[in-house]
Amino acid sequence: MLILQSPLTRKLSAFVALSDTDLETLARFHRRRRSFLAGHQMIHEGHGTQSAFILADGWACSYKTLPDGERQIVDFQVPGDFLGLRSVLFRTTDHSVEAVTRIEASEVMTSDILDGFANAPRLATAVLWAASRDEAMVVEHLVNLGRRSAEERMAHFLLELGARLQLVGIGDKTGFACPLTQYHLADALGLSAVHVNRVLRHLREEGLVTFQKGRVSFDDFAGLVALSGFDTDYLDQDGPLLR
Amino acid sequence: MLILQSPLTRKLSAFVALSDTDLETLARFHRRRRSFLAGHQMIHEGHGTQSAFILADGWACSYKTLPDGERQIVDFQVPGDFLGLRSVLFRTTDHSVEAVTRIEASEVMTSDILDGFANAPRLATAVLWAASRDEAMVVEHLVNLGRRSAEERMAHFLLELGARLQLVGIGDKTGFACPLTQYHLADALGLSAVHVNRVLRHLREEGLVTFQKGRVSFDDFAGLVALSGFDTDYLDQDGPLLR
DNA sequence: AGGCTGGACTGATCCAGAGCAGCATTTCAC
DNA sequence: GTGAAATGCTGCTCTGGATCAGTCCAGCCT
Repeated sequence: MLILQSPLTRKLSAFVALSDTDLETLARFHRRRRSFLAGHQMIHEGHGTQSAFILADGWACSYKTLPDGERQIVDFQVPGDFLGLRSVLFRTTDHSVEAVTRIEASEVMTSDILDGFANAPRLATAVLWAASRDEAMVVEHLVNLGRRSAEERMAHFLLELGARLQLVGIGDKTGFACPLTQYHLADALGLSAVHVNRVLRHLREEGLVTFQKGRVSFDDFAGLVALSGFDTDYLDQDGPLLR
Repeated sequence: MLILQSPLTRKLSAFVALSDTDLETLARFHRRRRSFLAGHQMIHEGHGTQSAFILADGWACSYKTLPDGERQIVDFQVPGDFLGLRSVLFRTTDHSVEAVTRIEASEVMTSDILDGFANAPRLATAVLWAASRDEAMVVEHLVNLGRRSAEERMAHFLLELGARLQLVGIGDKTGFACPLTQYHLADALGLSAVHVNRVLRHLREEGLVTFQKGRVSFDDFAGLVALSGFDTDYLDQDGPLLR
């Protein structure tokens, strides 16, 4: 065992059996450790970057800003997730990333990634798989915004977060610690903060979920799944076919 | 000149200078020509597939279906676009694809793609670039649903379609031929068909766009851009950095 | 020619969710 | 410890867009 298992290693290992070479290469991605204060804007929309980050601890969110100042959060990143992987391969980013809490992350340079992929092809497919999973999540968020009511949206969102966190060993069936404010939820779900509050209260009163004091508790997991039509298929896709 | 320039070639060439080898490999992708009737479901959510398609003529749409039967259209595909590229690399698809009109397409097998990428690396990056652009469009649709009003959404959507079609030589600044029904628009924009109709009428009365008889005419292009906050950045990103 | 179908269009009604304004509580800076 | 921000919570009003329940028109088929 080279290093203490990182959340990313844990996540990838759940889907692809990584060889020792893969694990060593992955460990090399974790050399430059950096930390950021809560609220720090890590990636700027429209700017070019030469590095991506692997989130080790803390939460971030990626979002786009509209001319009128409003923002739409596209996704949250939790430990084990990549930040700005796509912006490394392309010259400019189409979205920004901001630290929600204080963050510990590993900075990975473009060259590290390309070299790493060259000598650890299995790792490359694993990372591609993770990227594809992120994309599937964005599509699911699109469906969420387009076709579900505020309560269904919220339920679906919390269940998805729960499933993602469980994979990296944070939280379990009963719930998880969650540093998001109701403003974050509003920006992600396309609702007003006031309405988020009401929806949360209603779900709590119905005995479905409780989101208070930085903790989400699933009071009636099956009920939530039924309400939101949550289906983990898009999260649990089989690993890549690519040899 | 090997073959008549396909829409895909045209699109990729606008961003990456393709070599003769690239062009030959690309031409080999076009060997199996197939056609489908309007309304045919080409890719089924949850099923595995061993082939993708390159759209040569006609329109398609990719969508997800909810338990209650409603659907959310994620994106439309126009000539030059790939269908199901991701489902080739991964075992199952998370969405379905349906032909909107009668379609002419080239079927590409997984092996063709992988072999092709191996001996034409520049082509590989070009295709990756196209895939990344598709992803950026999905993100933009997310913002559209989450933060824009019905009219802004419609304006933004029509402008995006116009820009995409222009790139493959269909339509120009003044407008384009569009086979979509108002039901398609409703399913894509998260609105009811009735409301789509009202929004279109209003935009027409304001002298902004006219969508009638299968044709979209931009009556006041600048006005539409201003209304929707349309910014082509996410469509015009520079080509890939990957060598 | 008559009947049928699919899409465009309209008006009336209803409700989910926005916006605003105000208050309570916690957290933090100094 | 005290004032100032954040953050959470609530009641009220108002509106954007959904839903229902149709009409109208242009191809189709037979």
